[in-house]
Amino acid sequence: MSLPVVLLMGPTASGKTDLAVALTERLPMDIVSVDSAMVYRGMDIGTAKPDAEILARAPHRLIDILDPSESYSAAQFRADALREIRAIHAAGRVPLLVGGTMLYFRALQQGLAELPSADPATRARIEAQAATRGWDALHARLHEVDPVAAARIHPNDPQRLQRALEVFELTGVPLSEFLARGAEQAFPYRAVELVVMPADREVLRRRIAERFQAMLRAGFLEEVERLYRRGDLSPEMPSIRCVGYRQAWAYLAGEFDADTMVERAVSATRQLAKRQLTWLRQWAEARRLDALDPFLQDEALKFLAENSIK
RNA sequence: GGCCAGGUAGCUCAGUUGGUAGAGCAGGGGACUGAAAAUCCCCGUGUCGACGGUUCGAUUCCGCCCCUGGCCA
Repeated sequence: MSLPVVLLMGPTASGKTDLAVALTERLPMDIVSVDSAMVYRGMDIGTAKPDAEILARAPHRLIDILDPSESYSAAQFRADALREIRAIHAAGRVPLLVGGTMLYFRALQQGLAELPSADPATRARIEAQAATRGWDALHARLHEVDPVAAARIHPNDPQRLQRALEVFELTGVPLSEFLARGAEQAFPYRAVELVVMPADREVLRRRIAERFQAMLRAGFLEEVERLYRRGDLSPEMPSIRCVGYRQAWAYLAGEFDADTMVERAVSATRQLAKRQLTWLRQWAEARRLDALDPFLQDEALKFLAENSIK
């Protein structure tokens, strides 16, 4: 029987962190964060990162590992997470992976093709071409070198278009060819999957709005202002594109007023939750728990016990 | 009280020289392989403020009323 890894997934504002912390207090588990925003240092309030007191009680691995000027990736996450999982198992404990970045969960469980990593110079060159000739022309070019990828990637999707062209330019091999070879590495563990979310979507929407107000009271704008004042960060970076930070950044840049900022930040968060819910439907076999269930912890513990984690 | 401008989708508005209307945003569904809290695709029936009139037909023209701004008293 392979070693267990517990996966705790859920949309933003569903109460994943609280549940995870509570579970580590009752079981020999260590938390690994699965969150593309919490990796950034200095981005605490807006990412709903647990505070210092909670982190002291329940350490989270893979948070605060990058400066906001850096970027992360699904592949990097997979490597980091596998390393942390091994370390936790070696200590005789059970890894508890908690988060809402669904691509990371999937990359971890299903593996990734052996693609080249991002290359800033190539990306810059492709972007320059797009600026002069337009993305349509680049889509046409992709169609020549990789018709399979071109058929799948919409001409209006610059991010994926750029990536597909980048892979080809770097290797001379079409992206679709790499993908067809498949992901060789399997997930050598027994996945115990849990999904937490409010059963009622409206509840989630309300929690998102309330939580953003709480973030503002906790000094979210001051946090973004500190990043803004550094001078070396820009709205194109993955860190500043994060929900809430992007809108607060635009507000600080004078693009719209405070009310508009709040409204847009809340909407962006709801849209994020919607996309997360779309992903979550793929984990049909995962055990679903209602975030509002007063016996949530007991339900989770019971489920884990059923899977011989106690 | 008078004059002017408006009252059209949850919001902001466009439009119909009379044949019952469409954008953006919001919202919903979906996709997703090194940026993923990203990026992208699909989805628009609503007493066109109310009531009358003219008309084969009115959201559109006319009358009257109501409401909201602004200006003048």
